[in-house]
Amino acid sequence: MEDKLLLLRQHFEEIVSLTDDEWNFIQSHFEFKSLKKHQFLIQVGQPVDFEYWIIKGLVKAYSIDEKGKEHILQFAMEDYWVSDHCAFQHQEPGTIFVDCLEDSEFFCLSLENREKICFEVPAVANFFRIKSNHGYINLQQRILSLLTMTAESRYEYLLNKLPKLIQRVPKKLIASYLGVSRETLSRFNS
Amino acid sequence: MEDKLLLLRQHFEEIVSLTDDEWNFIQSHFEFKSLKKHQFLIQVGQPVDFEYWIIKGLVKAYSIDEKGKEHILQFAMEDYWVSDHCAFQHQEPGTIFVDCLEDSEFFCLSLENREKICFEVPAVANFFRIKSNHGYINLQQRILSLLTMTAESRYEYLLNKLPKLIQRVPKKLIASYLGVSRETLSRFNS
DNA sequence: AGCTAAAAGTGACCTAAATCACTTTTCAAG
DNA sequence: CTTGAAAAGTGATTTAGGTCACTTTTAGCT
Repeated sequence: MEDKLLLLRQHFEEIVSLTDDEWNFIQSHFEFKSLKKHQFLIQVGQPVDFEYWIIKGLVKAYSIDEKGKEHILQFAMEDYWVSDHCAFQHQEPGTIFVDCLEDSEFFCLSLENREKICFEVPAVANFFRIKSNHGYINLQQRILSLLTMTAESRYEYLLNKLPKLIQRVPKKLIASYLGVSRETLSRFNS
Repeated sequence: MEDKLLLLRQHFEEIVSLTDDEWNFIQSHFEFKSLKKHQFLIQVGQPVDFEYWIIKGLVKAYSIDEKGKEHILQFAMEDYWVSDHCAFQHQEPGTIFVDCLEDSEFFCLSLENREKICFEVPAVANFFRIKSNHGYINLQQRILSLLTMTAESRYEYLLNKLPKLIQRVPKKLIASYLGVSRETLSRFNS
């Protein structure tokens, strides 16, 4: 477990510096969790008690529409944060599903603990501020890609941006992430 | 100007509490700017020196594709923040345009000043952290709406969510925001 | 190795929305 | 009040991508 916590510390210290005391205080606010492939981290209608930092593994966050079709909001792997941020923030029942595409391990942070360490250790507030800002920028780019690009060029773009991801994820899920049918995606590329 | 700064202080204090000393320090890091309708706040290729908090007015943030078509990333009005966050964060030339749909006034915050007040006054770090998190959640919902909803239901959704905005903005810009052609939008609703 | 199920590919057909061309309406500026 | 430009509406046509149905390939699992 020490080695895993060290990874998390390194993740924080890529953005902000921490003293050992600060780190000891911070790490005591995380819980460990481990799930097998196909198990759920978050489910629609269930409480969303945590934000999760992924130690290892791969998950998909998605919603299911009236027709039962799955729409992928996010893939998240090692070193990523994932949650149903909306439900988590407002402490409401989950609005999306998050499940494991591979066996995965997480450090879990509750809302109460997050606010506690943010107001106790300013560096943590700055860490999440900067992280959140990066996330915002990424989502803006995804929106622009949905507005401006054809399905095919969104696929090419993703192939360039996250080649590793594509190898770990079935193409039908990539299709769903891109907002395109599996059949159409299969006719691209070549 | 005092009254305008008071509005900004209220905007901060909706999220975090500030002492008068803290506020005086914070406010000294903002600049005032005023633009007429049709003037640019940010242009592609130009430096993006600031993030802007809108005192009054309305702007659109958009990119232009190879065919000269405009794609609207965001509308922003009173009490909103706007910038080319990506270019601003990395201090690179602008990647989008932002221009005024109405005469507008702004408080401008440079990257250097933002980081200064964030690391000097922890409440500010928490303010931006929480704001940024809200922004992230909004963008996630917009992505989900682009993935799961038809153009028509996105329009209805927007009509409900921001009825005020629709009255201030030509429908062809709403169409561009929704990722639909102006002609198609015109055939909805009725 | 053999078997099942999921994933991927492919053809035929369909449809939502884009595009193009033109008309009508609205609005701001002299 | 008039006028020119921008915005909005509308019909005809095209097209990107969806859907359906089926086959082939790949990957887990006893």
